[in-house]
Amino acid sequence: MSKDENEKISLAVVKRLPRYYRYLGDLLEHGITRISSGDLSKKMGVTASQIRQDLNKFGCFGQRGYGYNVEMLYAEIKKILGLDREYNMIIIGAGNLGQALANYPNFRKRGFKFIGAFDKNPDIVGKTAGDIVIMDISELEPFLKENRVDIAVLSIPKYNAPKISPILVENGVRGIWNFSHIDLNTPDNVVVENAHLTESVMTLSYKLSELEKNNKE
Amino acid sequence: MSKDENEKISLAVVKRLPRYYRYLGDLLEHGITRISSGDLSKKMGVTASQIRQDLNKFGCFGQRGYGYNVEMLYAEIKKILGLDREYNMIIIGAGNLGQALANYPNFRKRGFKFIGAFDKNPDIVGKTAGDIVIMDISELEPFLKENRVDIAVLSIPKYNAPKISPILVENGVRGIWNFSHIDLNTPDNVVVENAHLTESVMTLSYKLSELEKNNKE
DNA sequence: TAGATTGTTAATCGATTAACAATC
DNA sequence: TAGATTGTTAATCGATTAACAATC
Repeated sequence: MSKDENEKISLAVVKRLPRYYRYLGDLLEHGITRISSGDLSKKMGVTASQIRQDLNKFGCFGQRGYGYNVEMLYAEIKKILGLDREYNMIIIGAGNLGQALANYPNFRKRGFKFIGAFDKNPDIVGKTAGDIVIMDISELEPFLKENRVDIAVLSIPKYNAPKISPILVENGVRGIWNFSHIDLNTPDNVVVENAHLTESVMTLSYKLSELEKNNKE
Repeated sequence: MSKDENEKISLAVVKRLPRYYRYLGDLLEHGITRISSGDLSKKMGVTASQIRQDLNKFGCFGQRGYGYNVEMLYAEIKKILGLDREYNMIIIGAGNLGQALANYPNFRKRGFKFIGAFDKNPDIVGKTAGDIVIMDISELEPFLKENRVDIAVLSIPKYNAPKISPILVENGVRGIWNFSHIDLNTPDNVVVENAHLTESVMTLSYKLSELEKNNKE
C-alpha cells in the first residue's frame, strides 16, 4: 500500500534523505542487518515518528514487529535519491574550488562523473583537474552539443553566472550545482541546488555570536 | 519597541539572513538607498510578510510609509550575523578542498582570517595555501595553545574527524565548519555548521530524478 | 493631508510528534 | 501466542501568510 504517487514531497523531507542514507551505509559497513525506527532515532537524534513518517512518504519499507532491513532500505533510498545511475558533470570555473571538486574521489564512486572542465583563464586552460583537461570557456557550447551533460557545477564569480547559465540551459543541461553567490533564474525544466559556502559560514558566525551573547548573561 | 531579547530565533529565520544580506549588498552597490518589503519581496521571490516578520525578530528597522534604509539595514544584518568582527580560522586537512577555501579571497574580505593549516600528509606539509604554511597535524595542539582560534574548518576523511574534534574543543575552539561526512558530537558551548557537499549533490540528483519522472507522465 | 508602508495580531497552512490499531 | 514495531490517523506545534491599525 504505497502512498499516493502524485503527492508532492516537501524539500524538508528530501533534505533529510541523504542523512538517512549515510547512517544506513554506516550500519551496513558495521554488518548490522536490521534496525528499528526507535534505534535509528537514538543514533540520529531525531524522533522515531519522523523517521517512519519520512520513509512512508515513499513506500512501506518496514515490517511490523521487526523493523527495517538495512540493506533493503539503503537500496531503496539510493533509488529514491537517484543514485542508481550515472551523471555526467562538467565544471564551469576550474579555479581552486572547481579543481577540488574534480579531484574529490567520492563523487566518482557515487556515480557523479566529471567529463569536462572549463575556465576563461589562459593560465589554467590546458592543465588537468582530476583526470580531465581544462578547456577554454569558448569550447563550452560545442562541447555541450557533442556530449550529454547532466549536471554543471558553477563555480565562477557571480557576475559571470548570468551569462553562462542560459548557455547551459539552452544546450540541454538540466541540473546546476551552483556555488556562485547569486540566485539563478532558470526555467521549470531545470533544477538548481545552491551550495553557497559564504552563507554557510555566516550561519556559523551567527551561532558563535549567539553563544557569546549567552555567555555574558 | 524591539522584541523580547530572550526569544529564541528559529534556524529557518537565521538561514534566510545571509540571503537578505546579499540582496541588500547588491542594492547598496547599485546605489539604491531605500527599499520596501514589497519591492524586496519581488526581487527575492519571497512574501513581503515573511521579510517583515523575519526582520522584526531582531528589531524595528523600517519606517512606516517609507520602507527600509538599505545602508542601515545592511549594517544591522551584518551585526546580527556577527560579521562586524574578525574570526581566526584554521584548516584541518589541507587537501584540495581545504586549500581552495584558504585561497578564496572573499572570506578574508568578510573578516574570516586563516591563520593556520594542518595536514598529516608529509607531501603537503611545508607547502603554502593562500598565504599560510601548512603544518604537520602534530603541531595542532601546541598551535591552539599559542593562538586564539575561533573557527576550525574540518575537511578531513570522516574516520579521522572524531579524533580531531575533541582536541579542538578542549583547546578552546568554539566554532567548527564541518565538511567531513560525519555528525560531530560536541558540547553545548561549541557550535557546528555542516557543509556536507555530498548531501547537497544528492539533493540535486533527487530533483533531477523528479524532473524526469514528471516528464514521463 | 493622503498615500504608503511598516509592525504586529490573527488566520492559515504545513510539519512534527504522539498515539494506537494493525500485524509480523 | 506475546512482544515488538510498523504504518497511519489524530493532536500539537511552529512557521508562513493575510490583514489591518498605527504612523511616517
